[in-house]
Amino acid sequence: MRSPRLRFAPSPTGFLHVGGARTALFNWALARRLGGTFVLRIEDTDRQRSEQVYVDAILDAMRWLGLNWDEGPEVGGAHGPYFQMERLDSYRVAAEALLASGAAYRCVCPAREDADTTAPVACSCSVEAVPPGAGGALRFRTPADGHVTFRDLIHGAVSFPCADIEDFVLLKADGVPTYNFAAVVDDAAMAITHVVRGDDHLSNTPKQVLVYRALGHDLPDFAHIPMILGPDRKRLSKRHGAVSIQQFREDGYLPEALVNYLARLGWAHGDMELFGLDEMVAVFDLEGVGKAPAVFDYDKLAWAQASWLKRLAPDELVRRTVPLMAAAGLPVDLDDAVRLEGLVQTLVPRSATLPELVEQARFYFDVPLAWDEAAVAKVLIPGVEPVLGALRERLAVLSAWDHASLEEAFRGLAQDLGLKAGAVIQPARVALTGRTASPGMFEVAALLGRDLVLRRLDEALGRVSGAALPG
RNA sequence: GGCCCCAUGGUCUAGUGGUUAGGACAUCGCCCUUUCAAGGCGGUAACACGGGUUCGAACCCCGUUGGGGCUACCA
Repeated sequence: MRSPRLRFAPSPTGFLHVGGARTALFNWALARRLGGTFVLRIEDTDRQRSEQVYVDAILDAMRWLGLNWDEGPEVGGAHGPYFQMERLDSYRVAAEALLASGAAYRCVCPAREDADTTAPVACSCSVEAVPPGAGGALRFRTPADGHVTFRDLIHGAVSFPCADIEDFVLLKADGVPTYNFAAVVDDAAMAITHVVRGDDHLSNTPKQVLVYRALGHDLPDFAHIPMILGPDRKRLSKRHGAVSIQQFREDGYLPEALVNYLARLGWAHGDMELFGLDEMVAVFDLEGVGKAPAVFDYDKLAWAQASWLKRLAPDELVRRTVPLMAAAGLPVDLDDAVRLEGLVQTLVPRSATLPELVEQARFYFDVPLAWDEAAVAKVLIPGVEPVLGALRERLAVLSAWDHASLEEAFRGLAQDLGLKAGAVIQPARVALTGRTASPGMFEVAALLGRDLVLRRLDEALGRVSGAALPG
């Protein structure tokens, strides 16, 4: 039994998108589950569109998601190199073998420009031998009839009539291999045992099976996973919204949330919804993978994000948030971990993303409040001046500055004034946070500290009297 | 057009011949409540259609319809 080896083979023609990320995730998870090896290979044979920046972006996105590879770029391995453009010799050797055995032939027909042609290619080169050295492309000689049948771990037996498979190109005229050829040569050379990839490759597989056979290699197990579609049931693309991992990262999503959501797109394990990478590895299998394409749902992704925000330990959340707060210009006191964890926890249930949490954390720091003028105009009216004034007096002499004492002070004042608690709390909320919506007032006041609370109340009082001035 | 794949609520799905068809997101309502969230509870909502097979079909077979993919010297 060969040891399990799986691979993710992206082409660096763009950023890593959610579809590719999910394919990578499934390959990674299965490799880990089976105790096998996860290989990362860069398929850069499209010289026109491949770019180094994309290679870097893909590696970066993979690492951010937590999908580490055992062999591949930057880590090396016994089956390298892991860039196809550095493996040209191996394709040439394989090509010569196919040419020698008659499984392939040279073709000097002009390359087709469009893909709309309805008729299969009719290449006369296949009958008239092209002299060696004449250049041109190398085509595979597909059997005229019969079927190519192979077993797919997700779809079962799949069969294609050879008559519908054209004599596809193996090597382009410039000597660079095409996808269907390079992938086979590499997967065989890298001893890949399970080829897990998108459904869009199912129709390419018979061609690859033909090449495997012509080369005398054993077939790997194939598993074609369903594609990810947009709400309009068309292939998911930029016009549907954010699709690159990089974009989600910039938008403040947690890698855990993205991975979790992607895992549940096309795969299920009973009724479980929340999975960490380690939890997924423990139970991942191809049997849980469905066959039908899945529509990407941004709402459910948001839910996964919220769930993970709550799932992460407070100190971990602080660790990830502090850099963002510092970048936002907030005076973060790293020594006061208790306070940071406390304020972060009040914000978590009210934030969809990390940047949003940071934005909301602003009032907790000793920086000018971002006043919601509409809130000020509506709540900080002349009538509340005596209320806030009285509140200031009580808080100034409050013996203990904690949640319970503060609650007692607020409620006691309301009662003494014959008001409902909200009549004291709401003005205080606007005074202390600048807005009408915030975490619980007693927690806010406790976290703010007496000094800041009194100063903010003074500032609010100033605003109230200012508003009371005629004109 | 040809070939291939697919088909459970709006969305992601569980289900593998006998279930009141389960869960999650979204949605609606109620509760909680100092605001906003979060949370708790409850509701609406699905087996695409038509034939078979079977004592019995969401599950098996055929067809129809619908959707997706491939059909490049892209991957």
